[in-house]
Amino acid sequence: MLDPKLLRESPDLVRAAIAKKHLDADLDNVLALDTAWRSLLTEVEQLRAKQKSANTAMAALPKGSPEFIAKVQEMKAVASAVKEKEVQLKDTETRWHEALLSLPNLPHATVPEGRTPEDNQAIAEHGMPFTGPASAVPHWEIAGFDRLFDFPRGAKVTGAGFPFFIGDGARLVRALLNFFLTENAKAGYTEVSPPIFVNAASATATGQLPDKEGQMYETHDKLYAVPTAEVPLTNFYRDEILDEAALPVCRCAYTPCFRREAGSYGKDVRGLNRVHQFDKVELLKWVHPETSYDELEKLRGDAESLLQKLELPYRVLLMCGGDLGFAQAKKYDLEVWAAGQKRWLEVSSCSNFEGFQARRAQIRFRSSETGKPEIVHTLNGSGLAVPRVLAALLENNLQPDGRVKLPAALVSHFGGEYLSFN
RNA sequence: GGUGGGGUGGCAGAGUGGUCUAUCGCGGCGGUCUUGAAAACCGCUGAACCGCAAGGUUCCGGGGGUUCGAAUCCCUCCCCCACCGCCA
Repeated sequence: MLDPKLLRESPDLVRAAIAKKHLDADLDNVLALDTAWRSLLTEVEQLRAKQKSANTAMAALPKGSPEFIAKVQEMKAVASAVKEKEVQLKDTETRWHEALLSLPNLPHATVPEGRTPEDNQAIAEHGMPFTGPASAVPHWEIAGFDRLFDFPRGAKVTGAGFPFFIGDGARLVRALLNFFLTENAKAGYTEVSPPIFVNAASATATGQLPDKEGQMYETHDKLYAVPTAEVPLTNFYRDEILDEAALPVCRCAYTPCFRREAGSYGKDVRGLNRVHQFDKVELLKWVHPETSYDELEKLRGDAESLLQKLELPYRVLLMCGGDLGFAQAKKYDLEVWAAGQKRWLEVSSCSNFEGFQARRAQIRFRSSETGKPEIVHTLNGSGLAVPRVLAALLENNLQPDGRVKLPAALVSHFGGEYLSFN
């Protein structure tokens, strides 16, 4: 959510910023509702003040006296006026709030102009050009792939996009998660194991609701299976005021992630590229607003170091305004090179949300300067998503003997140097 | 799932229809005293919104209702605790 005061005082600035994201936003509607709300609020408050002073006077009068009875009669009109205005106020407030929730976050000044993914800026590359095995094939074409990654049986048991991981496949998933969590702990992130279902209030705070409920799995009890650990992690401090001295708070969490991915199709969804349930470790920070862009660079560095230790070639994209997403102010994507598919796969997305989520979630800190609560900034990034990292490892490291040689960093976690499809 | 007890400011805990502007205490901050500290004493100490300001209004788990007036009465939902049932 945007700061209503910013919107009220600098609507043109907000309008220009939203235009950079190439999103539609009915600012005039929000502003009109804001004005109407404030005027109704004043009316209601004046009527209430009248009630309160009458109340004080009546408390001093004898209960059945003529003066008392006259006062009751007089105040009946005020009471009904209050009731009527309060309904209007509440209604206007609800519509104003909904309209505010529909406004996207504003992009940071350093976000490049652009409309489509082609306009994103590749700002760094590592390990390229990659000279992998000449025989590299897409991972789903590797001999024996189905023995370790069983999609048909997953489809039978649950549905398309819910694969089984078997033997070395399952072991490698566990090794990767263990590697990610261990490295992130070394980098200063406290490990958390959160609930993997969240309520509507939590999904609203991080921006999944309203409007994006179709992308999540919803239970009979109106709980949502988490699309990312970002949701339960961020909501940990919902409606709380933190100690300024405690900032930044850095945490990481492994969860399975559930995405309905309605509308996806084509080559994107082959093999491990895009599934409905996948494992991911998420990095999350609550920071002082003054430091949030420095923290974004550190976050990106932490995610990058994981790829470097895995010896995977990758590039860093700075997302343009049009490809930024609803809630982000600035975002970097990390993409690994998959030598078999000869394409980039996104394995991490590192974003600064500034106060957008924190304002929805009412996560604040007490400023030592003013003594007043202020909104924190939140950042998060994957560190990392398992299936696509796995896909790249399979494609890039396949040996002539049909085994996959694992990077040194994984060997102790995996318990061996090679993954075998037999 | 069943029965019972609860949800009041950072904590604790009064208040059961009208100066509630929510008591008292603890904690915290400041001051007096002190070489310094402790103790004692004094003062201050929740959040949100509207307003240029003066000031005003709201918040006693959430929502709704009754009333001239609700922390207090009614309805409903949520959550917590205890015991029982079930159970990895």
